[in-house]
Amino acid sequence: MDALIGYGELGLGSRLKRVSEYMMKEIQLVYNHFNIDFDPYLFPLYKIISNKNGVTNSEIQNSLKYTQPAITQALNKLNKKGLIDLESDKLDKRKKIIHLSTKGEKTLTLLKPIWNSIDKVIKEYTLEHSSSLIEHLNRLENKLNEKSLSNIIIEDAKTRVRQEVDIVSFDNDYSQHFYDLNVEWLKTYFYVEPYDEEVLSKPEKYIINKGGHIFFARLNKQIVGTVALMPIGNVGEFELTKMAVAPNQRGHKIGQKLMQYCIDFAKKNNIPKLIIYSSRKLENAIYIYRKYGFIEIPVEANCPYKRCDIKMELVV
Amino acid sequence: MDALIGYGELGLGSRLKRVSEYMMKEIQLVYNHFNIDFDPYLFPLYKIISNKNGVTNSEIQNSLKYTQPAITQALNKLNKKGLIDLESDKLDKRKKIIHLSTKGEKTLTLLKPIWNSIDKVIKEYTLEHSSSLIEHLNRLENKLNEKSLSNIIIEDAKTRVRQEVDIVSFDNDYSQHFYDLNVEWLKTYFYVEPYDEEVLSKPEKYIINKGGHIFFARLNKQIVGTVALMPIGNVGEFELTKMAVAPNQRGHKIGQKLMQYCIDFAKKNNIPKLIIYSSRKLENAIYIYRKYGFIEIPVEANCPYKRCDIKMELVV
DNA sequence: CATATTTATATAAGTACTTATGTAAATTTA
DNA sequence: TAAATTTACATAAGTACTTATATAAATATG
Repeated sequence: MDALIGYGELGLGSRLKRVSEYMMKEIQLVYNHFNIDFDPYLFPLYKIISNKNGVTNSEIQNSLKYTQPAITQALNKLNKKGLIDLESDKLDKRKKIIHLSTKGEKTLTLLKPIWNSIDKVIKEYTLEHSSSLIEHLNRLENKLNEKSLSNIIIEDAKTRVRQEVDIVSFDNDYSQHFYDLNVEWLKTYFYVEPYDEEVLSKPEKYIINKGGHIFFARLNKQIVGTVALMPIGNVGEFELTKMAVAPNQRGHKIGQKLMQYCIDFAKKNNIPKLIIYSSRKLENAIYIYRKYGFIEIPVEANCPYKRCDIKMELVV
Repeated sequence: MDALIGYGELGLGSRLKRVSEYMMKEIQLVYNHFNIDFDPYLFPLYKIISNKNGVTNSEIQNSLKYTQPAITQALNKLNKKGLIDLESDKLDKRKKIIHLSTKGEKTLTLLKPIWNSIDKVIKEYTLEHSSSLIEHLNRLENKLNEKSLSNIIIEDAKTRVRQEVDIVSFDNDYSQHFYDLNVEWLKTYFYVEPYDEEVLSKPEKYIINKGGHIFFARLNKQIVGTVALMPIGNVGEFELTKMAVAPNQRGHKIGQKLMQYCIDFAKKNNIPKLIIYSSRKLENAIYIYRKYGFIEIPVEANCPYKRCDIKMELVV
């Protein structure tokens, strides 16, 4: 059936190519899954740029042993994606010095945990004794056929990110993130009402100063999610609201981590009841709320949000 | 220096690609060296076509697991090179049945010993114990850096071909080969004189029937070289002439094998002296003649060939 | 110091694939 | 048995490289 395997060492070149292409394609799926605009073939280049502080085309050439046009073209790609900045050398005007851009640094923090997962998973697949290269490739291809590399890497990356996420309290430095994360979310699922705009742009005034709390999920110093607890009508009760997770970090259960943090916070601070106003449209979210013990209760007539058609509570 | 090696399992995809590309390029050099119009990437396809008797595009797809356009394009390439014949299926007019052409079969006999050498050499490089795929690749790349794969394969293929070549006597079936091999050679180095044309097209009349001998070097049933012994003036003496080797088999020392055969033949048949008329232009040939014991003697005024400017003899 | 050579990067075109789509023949289904 | 679907192959365009060549700046050479 699989002719290449039958050709043994003679077909080694084609074999290596096939395995390589399979791996590259699977890793592309991983990047796609986490909404990271990156290509596997750019990895060696990107790693060099991020390791050294300012590097030139020809230095990369020497490290990677690709041809010069290959490097130039890959750099063009990175530039198009906005991941690098090119600045021409003051002393030698032929040279262009390459740095990661701000976006590039940001992307790097997204890539790092994924790279760790790739390394770990591929080690699991390939750290094995064998008596010839072909034998090794046979075993590897068998394993790859059993279960897709991408799914396993994705699973690993998710738990890795989950572990690396920590929760921090409100700080004025983070207020822009609070706005951005929530507005992004609102724009995707509903639209931004004038009242949202007002509250989100002045969280200190509308939430903190009224006795509320805002928490942020942080991954490698990057803010990737947020949630707020706002005191409401009945004394002691809080509304759990303004929860949002960055699009390229969804799927890492960061929302659930924020939720758990709020519940723990409520227990510690003797908050008797948490309330959530939501929309039935958000099935996945409702599912999570129930999972954490929230139960549905009737929505009052004068619900604070137009988009709200469900109210839930958790007796802490 | 070599960044990819430093990345370990994380750079495995790029690593595999690099090794694959290196091997393909080296194997291309081997084909080029033997003047075989063939590309390494065509190997899996070609092997399938030559193994099965009549195969279709989609059957190849299933065996190789490339995409259909990849197969179609590779088949077009083989067709352009004249290595395959396409014939449309009588029962299912959508199908095209693929066979090796006559030229394709001929090329296959040239390829087979090379494939054997590739298999052997790559086995030598890769049949080795190691505890991970990366370790295998590190060792392989170290070895590849030490000495080029292509040269080793070429050396192995040469001795392989030499061993597989046998010498056979004249047969009328081979007279066309006698003509083709010699004319090709003459056209390359000199030009075909009318007398050459006459003798080469009627070897039986001009050589065999005059008490001469013609020998052929045969590789896998394919005639790849020839030489003649013609009786000349002094009784018992023979001229060693009409030696030619197929262009894509040069470098295998087939000429030397023919030479040795002639000398052995002379000894066995009590031929006292062999004469060679040649041209100083053919330095390599002269070198070989000396190596086999021929010594230079004065050229007579009425030399039989215009191109002749050196005469050599071997006292058997 | 002008000229030749080398170095750093860019551009162009070719290659061996890919994905997306087209077309014609065969097969299934209504 | 006509219409819909599937199969077999072809064509087009894109991609990540390659080789070949161009261009401009820096350096070596006479």
